Amino acid sequence: MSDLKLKKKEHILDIAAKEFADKGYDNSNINEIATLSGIGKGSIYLYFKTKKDLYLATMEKVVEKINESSEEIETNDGPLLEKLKMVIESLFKLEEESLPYIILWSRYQFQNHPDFPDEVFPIFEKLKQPLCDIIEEGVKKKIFYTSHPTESAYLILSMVVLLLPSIQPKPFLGELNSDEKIEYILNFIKNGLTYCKDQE
Amino acid sequence: MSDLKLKKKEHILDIAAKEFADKGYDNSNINEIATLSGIGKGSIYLYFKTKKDLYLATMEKVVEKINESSEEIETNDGPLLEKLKMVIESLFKLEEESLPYIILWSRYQFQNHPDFPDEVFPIFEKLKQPLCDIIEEGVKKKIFYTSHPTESAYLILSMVVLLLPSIQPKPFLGELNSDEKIEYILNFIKNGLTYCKDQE
Amino acid sequence: MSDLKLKKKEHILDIAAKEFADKGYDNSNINEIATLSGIGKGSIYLYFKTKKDLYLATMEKVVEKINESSEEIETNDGPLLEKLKMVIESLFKLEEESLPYIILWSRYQFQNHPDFPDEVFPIFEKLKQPLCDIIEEGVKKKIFYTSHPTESAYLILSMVVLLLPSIQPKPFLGELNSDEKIEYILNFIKNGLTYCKDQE
Amino acid sequence: MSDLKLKKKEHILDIAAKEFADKGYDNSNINEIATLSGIGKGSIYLYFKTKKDLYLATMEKVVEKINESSEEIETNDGPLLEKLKMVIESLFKLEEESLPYIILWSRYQFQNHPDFPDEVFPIFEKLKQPLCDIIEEGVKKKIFYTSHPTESAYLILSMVVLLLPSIQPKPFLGELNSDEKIEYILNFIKNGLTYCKDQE
DNA sequence: AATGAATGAGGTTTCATTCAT
DNA sequence: GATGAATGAAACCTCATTCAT
Repeated sequence: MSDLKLKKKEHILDIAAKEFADKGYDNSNINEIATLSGIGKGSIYLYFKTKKDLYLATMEKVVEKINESSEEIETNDGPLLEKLKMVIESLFKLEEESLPYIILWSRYQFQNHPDFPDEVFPIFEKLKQPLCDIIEEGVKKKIFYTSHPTESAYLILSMVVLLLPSIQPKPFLGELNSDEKIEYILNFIKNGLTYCKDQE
Repeated sequence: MSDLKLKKKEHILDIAAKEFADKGYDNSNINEIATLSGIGKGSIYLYFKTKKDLYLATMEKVVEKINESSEEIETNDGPLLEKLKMVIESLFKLEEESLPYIILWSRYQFQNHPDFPDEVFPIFEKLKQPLCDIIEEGVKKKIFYTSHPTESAYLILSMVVLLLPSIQPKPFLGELNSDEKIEYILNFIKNGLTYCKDQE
Repeated sequence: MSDLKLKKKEHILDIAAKEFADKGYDNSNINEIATLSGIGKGSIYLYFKTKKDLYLATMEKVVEKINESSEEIETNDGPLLEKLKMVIESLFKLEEESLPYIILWSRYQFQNHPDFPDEVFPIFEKLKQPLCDIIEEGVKKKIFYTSHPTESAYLILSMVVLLLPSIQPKPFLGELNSDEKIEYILNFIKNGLTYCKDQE
Repeated sequence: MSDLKLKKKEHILDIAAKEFADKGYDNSNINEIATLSGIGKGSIYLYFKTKKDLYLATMEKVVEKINESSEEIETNDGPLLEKLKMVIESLFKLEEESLPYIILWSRYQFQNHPDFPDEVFPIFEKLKQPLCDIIEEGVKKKIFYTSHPTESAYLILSMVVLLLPSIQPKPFLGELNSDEKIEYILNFIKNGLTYCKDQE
């Protein structure tokens, strides 16, 4: 595929991601995606065989984007809490740049019945989970304490996602800025995971 | 509306809730809901003006169910950690009895763009959040420590929901039984919220 | 299925048969078939799952119609040439009553690549071929002579079909009326099949 | 048009004929014809104004091919039955060399509603019918007897076409080789057309 | 000259909703 | 009251044709 074609494909993907993130798969409309992409209805099909294919391609890109943003963390060798902070920050940063993709991801994470699970699950198996590694390492090094590191990592991830500004449409959450949120999450985690005896 | 009619309406709602929970709004089919309800397709419209109306009615029932299950907790006067445990247990219990409703609720909680937000948000404003009260009380009594009680309550709620057996289709979580999960969540919360000084 | 529904289904089939016979499968239009049937586009799908299904149903009816028309012949016990005449006459008669069906049949017979061969071949296996029986009997009784009775039957059938008034749109054929044609075919067959030694 | 261009045009025609013969007009695809022809999709339109034009051009070539193959017969002066045999043989031979064209021709002959009849009928008016001449001559010379020479010629032609190996997809016909078929047809014709009095 | 990316008309099919029975 | 046959808007997708390069 030529460079130009690849660029257009990416452009369509970005538009489609936004549509899917906004309205979900069923309520998104190929015709509208085409129009918003600045191309004709039929042209979508030059790049993606079906609407479902287009959707799955956006899902691939979700994984790609998130994996990219965790790359830096893996190679870093600082203290664990620092790495933890980087994970959270990278997600907040990613949100600013690639909102639709992170929305799609959160939908996948927290929607018990994703569209096309048979095709989507394998895609998400390639998703890197740096949090797991960090927490497992922390447990080994006796910096963290948790009887179920994987579950803890999943919960922490959820927390972060739930506090991403765009993911909380509920009137229910207070107005903290990003830094305050990151601080808050880190504190919650630190307490939740670190050794701590005296209670109530 | 006669008693019989009310009963039928509730029956339809239960069937519809299951369909909506299984397949989502768009992929649910009025005809199928009618058939499963044991009535004719046209008869649905004697009880609900449109499919959307039916959907909103199930959402109302979601709130109703969850509020019912928290009623007991509010009137209880035991220690706060006990009440916390009750909240979690009541959700696990509700899941067993009213799975579709709790699935619908979790979808609403974690899907940033619910179907018909304009109508759905007001419905969920009536949702009681006993967790908030408990945590706020705990903070006042200096049993819990958190700078943002509302956020904390929301996060804890999320944790619980995310660990409900039917809500986690991901292969990613370990195999804990309900009691172990409740225990685990409580520990995480206790650590995350209670006074705790020495770290790393 | 209720009686009324069956009647409507037959009505749609008749309209569809005419369309398919006139334009072929691809150029026929569900919307138009519906309109001509006096019903809405979507209503076709109450009776037939897909356009292909509708087509196959017309093919079934083709076989049905032709088999009906040969029933009388099978039970008849007259002389073989009389039976031969009946076969031909029944086809000419069928043409008057059920033109589209006989056109569809001729399309199938002489179109080497029918639409949906995998489904259509089995349907036509149920087609009765009284000609074969008649000719085979004639060969046994030494009334007819042919080294290949099946091929001969097929050829005779083809002749008949090709001389059906509606099957010859070619300007190329002379203008004979039906009786003359039947007479002519019979003569051709008699000569072609019966014992005859002296030639050229 | 340059020589090279003419050659390419013929090449495209051959490919198109194969496609049209295999799949019919509607199911053939300009893009595929182009690819198989080794040229770009758009280039087809340098040679043929529309898909319909391409189709009509293949039909012209059908007539051309068949006329070519009958040329030899016309100029030959042997006995009539010899000429008759040549007609049949030439068709069997043509089939081996130009299968798609002969398939297209048989479709035209036996499909009462060809695509684009208004344009196709005039094309086929140029088709030479040596059989007609032969039979008319035979009738005059009292070698053949038939009250309707044109019809007879048409029927004989049909027989031949129906027995062409590639034209009979029906499981219904026995397995004769080409020579046996030719022999069989000739016998049928001889009997069907020659003087013969005593019957049944 | 040759290409193939782009287009959009047109076709099939689904399904919420209506309404005559 | 209860029904389900009927409807038609709306969505996906194909493919002949155009046209800028």
